[in-house]
Amino acid sequence: MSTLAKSARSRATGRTTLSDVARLAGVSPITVSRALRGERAVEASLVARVQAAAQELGYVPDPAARALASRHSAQVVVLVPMLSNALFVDLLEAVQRSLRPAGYQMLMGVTHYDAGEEESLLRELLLHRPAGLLITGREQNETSRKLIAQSGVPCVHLMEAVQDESVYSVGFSQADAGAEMTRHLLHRGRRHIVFAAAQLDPRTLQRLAGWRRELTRAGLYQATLEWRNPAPSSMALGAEMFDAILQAQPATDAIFFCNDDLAQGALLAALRSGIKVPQQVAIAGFNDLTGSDQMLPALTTVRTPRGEIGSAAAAMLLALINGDDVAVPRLDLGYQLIERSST
Amino acid sequence: MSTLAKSARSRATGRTTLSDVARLAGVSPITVSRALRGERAVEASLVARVQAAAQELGYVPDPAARALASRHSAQVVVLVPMLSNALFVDLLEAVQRSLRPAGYQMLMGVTHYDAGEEESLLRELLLHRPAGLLITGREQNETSRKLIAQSGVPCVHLMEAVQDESVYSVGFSQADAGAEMTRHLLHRGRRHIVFAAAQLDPRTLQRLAGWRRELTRAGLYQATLEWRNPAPSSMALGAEMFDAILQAQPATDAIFFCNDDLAQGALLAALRSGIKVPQQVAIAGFNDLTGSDQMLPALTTVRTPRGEIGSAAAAMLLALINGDDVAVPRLDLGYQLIERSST
DNA sequence: ACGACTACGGATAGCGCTATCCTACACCAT
DNA sequence: ATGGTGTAGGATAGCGCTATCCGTAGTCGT
Repeated sequence: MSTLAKSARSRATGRTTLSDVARLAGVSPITVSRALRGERAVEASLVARVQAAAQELGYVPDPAARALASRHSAQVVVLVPMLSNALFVDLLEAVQRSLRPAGYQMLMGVTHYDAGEEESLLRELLLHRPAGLLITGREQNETSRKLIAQSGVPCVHLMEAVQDESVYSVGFSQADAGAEMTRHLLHRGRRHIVFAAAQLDPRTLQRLAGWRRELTRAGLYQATLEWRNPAPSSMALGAEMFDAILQAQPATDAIFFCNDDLAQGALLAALRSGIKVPQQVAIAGFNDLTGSDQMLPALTTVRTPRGEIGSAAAAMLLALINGDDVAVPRLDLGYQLIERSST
Repeated sequence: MSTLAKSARSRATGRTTLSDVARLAGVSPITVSRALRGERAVEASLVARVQAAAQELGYVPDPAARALASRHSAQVVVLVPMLSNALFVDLLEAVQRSLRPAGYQMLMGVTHYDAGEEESLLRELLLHRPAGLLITGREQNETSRKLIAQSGVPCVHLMEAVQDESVYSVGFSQADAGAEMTRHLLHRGRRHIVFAAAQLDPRTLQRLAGWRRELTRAGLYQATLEWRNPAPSSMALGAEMFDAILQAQPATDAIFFCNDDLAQGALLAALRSGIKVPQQVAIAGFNDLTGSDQMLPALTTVRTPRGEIGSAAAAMLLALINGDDVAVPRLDLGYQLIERSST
């Protein structure tokens, strides 16, 4: 096919191609490609001419062709456990906000806290030859880990400070945060501190471990203080657990809920049944979700820097993609105890 | 390059290609392509042989190559205004759940209620040659509309029953829903009914229009009853607006908030200042978000079928993509008044 | 002065698929 | 027989880019 015919074709499909730009700029297509990507050295005057031509024609590269030729797309796979938890939505928002200006799209996958589903999502999404992987939590099975390793795609884990030094991660110590809240409750003179958990994902269990560590140290730990419920956390469940706990163990003087939505539900349940918080029982939550400061009484909680974690993880991933050195594979962004009136 | 060398190549890159399958099945690559896609007629015995070969080699087609050759990817662009509103997250979840089993990925874009940002997202995401478009709301400018039309990509609008018959939509009448809640408040004997709105997106304004229609009909409308705040809605803002409204207009006996998070914040503000709900002032919300049934008193609201809307819109889009006839371009899924104790 | 090296533009050959055209053959009606 | 029609497999030619190799000039060290 002649060059002229080719040009007609690309005009017909409504898409401007590299060759169109090349023709207008009077250079070869490969030079346009290099000039536009900043790849290799191209003489400054040529770069300017190419850019002008691209501008004039409104040229935008085709992602599919790019992905096929270069074996890498401009998409980043982001895996989260669940969308009904505001925590992960905040994370997504932050990630999205960092990735887009850098020219990357987000390919979202929801694992529903299920290792099998995570594996099938990975299998499916890795086909898109993503530039990078952002994964919340590490509940994967061995196969998932292998899939990631074999793919060679850079990967950053979120929300945990992963011990393994060969893994990039941005987060904080869930266990330390759980311990700190527990110390706070002990400081307030509480002696019968229940830990109420739902969902039971690894991060929740780490918080629980932190709580147990502190209670054990204080000589106050008993197995009966652990209330675990595998159901997804929600305000309704929090209310239910609150009632159940107080009925079963009336001596309880503090409940540390593994998530704010549970704690918010508990505060409302307390209001309904006229139980004084914090006088009779202190209530604490985790994550400082929207509305926790509005509750009556306002909820004591741990603020987790999820926005910052999302941004930092995206930045770290972009660095890995660009082949830049990432000095610290594990970034600990800490957390903050927010003391409000519920304790 | 010889066929043999080619095979070695594809084995080297770790990716099984069509040709590998074709070789094993003893047919040409194009036959494999057709057999696997169910495109055109391929003899049953060949299909079986091809499928067996594909299975054995673990062949999965490359989306980038497919998109490049066929000019259509298996991605669906989904545009939502904002992630901090649980409404849209529920929508995303439902859409995702319908799209994935059909083999489509979601490409999410967040417009932040901004027509300009919507336009730039469309421009960017349409480059991926999506199979379809799902768009929440219709705040786009003329350019966006043209981009969609010119792209030729099937498009379904969500959350509104769009009047325009040339546009596919799944939703309900926001105005009718606003009117129904207003009638409910009138029935309850309320005479000074404030409408408190935030964000002021088109759907909020339609609810407001419904409220105004009913109040006007009842001869109770006054401009001072409209409280508009362009800030994003949140529990904190709801509390703030509640206090401001009651201070400015102490005779207010009902407030219809345009969203549940505002109403939840108002209920908590009422608790804090000891204002009796619904005795002194009734409070109503919209959307029936999580926790509204947990509030004290439980919140009267309008349940919007966002899950169903997401699923139905995805189904409609898939039909459009497949070229099936879509009998009704506008699907009205209705809404449900949920009467609880706050009114 | 000479090879070695770097800088930079271009030609070539795919990336892994599918659209399109072509051909072979069976089957039917006239 | 003749031709028309339908069915099904294959060859060919890209989709719109980039990786890779090549070649020409200019630059540098010894």
